[in-house]
Amino acid sequence: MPRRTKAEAAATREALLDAAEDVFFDKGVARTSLEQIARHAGMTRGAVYWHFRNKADLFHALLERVRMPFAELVDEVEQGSEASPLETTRLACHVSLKRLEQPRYRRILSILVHRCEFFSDINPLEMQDQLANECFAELCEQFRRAHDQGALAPHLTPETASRLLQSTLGGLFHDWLRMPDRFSIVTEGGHVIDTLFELMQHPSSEESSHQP
Amino acid sequence: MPRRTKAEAAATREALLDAAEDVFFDKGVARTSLEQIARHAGMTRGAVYWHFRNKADLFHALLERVRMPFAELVDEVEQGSEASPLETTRLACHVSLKRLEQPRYRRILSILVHRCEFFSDINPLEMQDQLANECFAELCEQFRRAHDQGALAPHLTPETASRLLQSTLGGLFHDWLRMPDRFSIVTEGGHVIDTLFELMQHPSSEESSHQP
DNA sequence: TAGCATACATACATGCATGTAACTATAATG
DNA sequence: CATTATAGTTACATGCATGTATGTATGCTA
Repeated sequence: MPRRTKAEAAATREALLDAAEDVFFDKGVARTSLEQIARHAGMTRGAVYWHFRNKADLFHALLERVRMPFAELVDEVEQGSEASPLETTRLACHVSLKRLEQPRYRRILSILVHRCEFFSDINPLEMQDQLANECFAELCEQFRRAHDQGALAPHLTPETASRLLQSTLGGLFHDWLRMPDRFSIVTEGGHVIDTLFELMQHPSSEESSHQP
Repeated sequence: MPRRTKAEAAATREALLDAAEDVFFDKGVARTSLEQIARHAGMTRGAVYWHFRNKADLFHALLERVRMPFAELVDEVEQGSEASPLETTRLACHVSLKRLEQPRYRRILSILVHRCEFFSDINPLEMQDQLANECFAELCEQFRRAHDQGALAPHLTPETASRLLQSTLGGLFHDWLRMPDRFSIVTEGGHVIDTLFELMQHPSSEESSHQP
């Protein structure tokens, strides 16, 4: 009984993406057939081939649902208050950690990082690289400002600080994503980040909001 | 003309593993057939099925060639000199970074992290997790000693220090492994690690071997 | 040196995933 | 209201990967 209304068609498209997210997540991208995705959405492969050209196209569409450039997080945080660049960056880190905890982000990033090898015209490494570079550029800018204000610890250049923070964030992210139930990335990861920021800031500007 | 000598058989086994490393590396595990591996080694699939039960078994054998527990690195470093726990750990980090640069390690770890989804009875995440846990336990022990000697910065617990260093190492590792030609993990990664150690150590024990 | 186990190659059967080509019914459009 | 584009389903052809079964020549052992 095909030819639904336009809204219904869009709904099945979303349903197919949801189904793909499910099946990709617990069987891996390579090991799941379009048939399985279709059946999981209560459709047939025909529906999949109607909305997407092939598996790669479907995969690409999946990722479009979770883009989160780091620069936007910073803007979002800056909107609220007029804090120092270091504090702003720290808060942006916390927001990004919080976002990771949402199932939607967690599952799709897990698919991107752990559950797909590069295949046909899709290269997950390039996508990860692109995200990482955007993040690094933004960090550099923030740390440069902090450095100009003399807020960084001695001997600490903005570039090194950026690399250090990005590495720590990335490592935290990977450790957590590998086994998300082992620890909370918001509380424990947040604590690690706070510690790093405390170490990175200039000793003079001690205003620690720590345990009593 | 089958039935080679025992040594020759062992050689073809190695050749098959080498071939698997090659093909896995540039086509991904899921997208390579046992046929391709066999042909790349100048054999047929019969040889593969003689030496290994299936692809998972072959994959598992591949990883056996690169095990490198972090604790062994520490022991190795401790062997030479009688440095402080902090300095010992720092050197162990450098050694591990240097090891990553070797093509054999780089390629196989790249296969483990980027070029295989979990499949059948092989779970790369568990393997990564196991490695990470071993590393974390060793870091904890070293930082506990450093803490007992008052060598850590104030407010820095051994557990947090361990998490921080492990995250940074892991992030560095992932960033580099994703695009190994973008930077040298030994020089630039080493610099990040050195910076972190400088920040983590107690301000009193300043003995920095830095640029003049 | 007869015979057996080894170290493969070859052949075969099966299944599954893909892509495309009809086929169909209905919503949108004029 | 007739037509057309849409939103699918079903059927079909193809190819490839796997696993196993069988063949086979050779090294080893008694």
